[in-house]
Amino acid sequence: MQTRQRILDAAGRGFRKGGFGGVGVDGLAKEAGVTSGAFYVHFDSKVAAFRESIVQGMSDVNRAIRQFQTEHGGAWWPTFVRFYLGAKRTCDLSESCGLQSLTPEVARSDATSRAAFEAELLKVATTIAAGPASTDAPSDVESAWAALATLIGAVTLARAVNDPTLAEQIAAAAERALVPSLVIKNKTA
Amino acid sequence: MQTRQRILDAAGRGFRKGGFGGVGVDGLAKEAGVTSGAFYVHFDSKVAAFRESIVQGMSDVNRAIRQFQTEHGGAWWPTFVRFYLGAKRTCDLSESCGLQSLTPEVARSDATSRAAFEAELLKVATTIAAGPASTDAPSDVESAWAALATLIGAVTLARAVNDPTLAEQIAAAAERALVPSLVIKNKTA
DNA sequence: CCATTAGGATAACGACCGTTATGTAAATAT
DNA sequence: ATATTTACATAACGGTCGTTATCCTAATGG
Repeated sequence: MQTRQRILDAAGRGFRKGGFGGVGVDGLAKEAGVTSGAFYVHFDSKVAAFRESIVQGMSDVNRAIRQFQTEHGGAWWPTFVRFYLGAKRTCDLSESCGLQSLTPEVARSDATSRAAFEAELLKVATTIAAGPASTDAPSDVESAWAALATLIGAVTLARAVNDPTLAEQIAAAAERALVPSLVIKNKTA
Repeated sequence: MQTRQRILDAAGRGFRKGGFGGVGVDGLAKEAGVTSGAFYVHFDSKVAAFRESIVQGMSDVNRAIRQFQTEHGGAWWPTFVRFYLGAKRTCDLSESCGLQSLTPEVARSDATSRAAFEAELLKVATTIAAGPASTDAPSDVESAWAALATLIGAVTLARAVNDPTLAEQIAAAAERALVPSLVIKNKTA
């Protein structure tokens, strides 16, 4: 029963790194330490595994955000933004945030996958909006959408450029836009 | 000599719609009305065509922005944002903005492709920052990065959800974040 | 008028694609 | 103890992958 989870984890990493078309069933199975025969014991097709990877990746995002909210309380938003635009931006693409690296693949996918993605995405936006009061944190779903867009757009841009310095400038610009209080602090200091 | 351009156009559409791994050389050639033999007359490899598609797509973005700046002057930014989050968000993925649909593929690609992308991306940010004064328009490269991130992130999210109403909510949230004057106007009205 | 070249079609290469069928060994159920 | 099911591996299916080699045709240059 843990074989299925190993395959799902391998699928999450593979789809993040190569996109849906950039990795095959054999490759995913090999990454999980099994063969393609075992893959089809647990998943009906490649797209079925892709859909499950989406749900898994998005619920991971949801869980991570909730953890920031409970661990950092009133400072959860600046802390989360800094983490997302820092460590989570520079880590290996296969371990990157599913909301950032899988969403473009969902846009290319079928309606069923998009529906599964949409349900999980709504939870993320709700979690952000319903989080504890925090400096500059989005307090409604509307502003959560804008903040999410800036977050994943910035990481995508930063990951696509070659110069690490430029990547950090992009991340810093997004951070100042998402946590304007930081800018004021720096100005008055 | 126009065959090469037809292949390049087909490559731009194919990579936008399917990603780098989602379309083959034969598919691109067929879309251009030729065979794979003709493809390799004009391009050394599939990745070479991908790199040229990136440059082409990004310079198209640059040209479009400059056109908005000269045609709409002091209103270029709200007009551009509305267009980008409206018509350019709902059009077919194969005709979508390269900055939105190709950037994630660049993040998965090699250093050479990222370098080519980076050079064109810098031009776009510079063009935005150096544009004519316009309501809420980014006036420096720093704020241009944040605005670009919000734009492409919002379109990516909106394209990945199934419900058109939700997609429009995401786009509207991004528009209000990028053109805050619109919100004030609606509030006072 | 002939030689050279360029653009493109056709066909083939081994490799991999997603998927299915079959084999098999262990676990479970009867 | 035997029958059934489960979880894999193995192998094969037709098809497509990116790329190269070969051939043909049309234009160009002498």
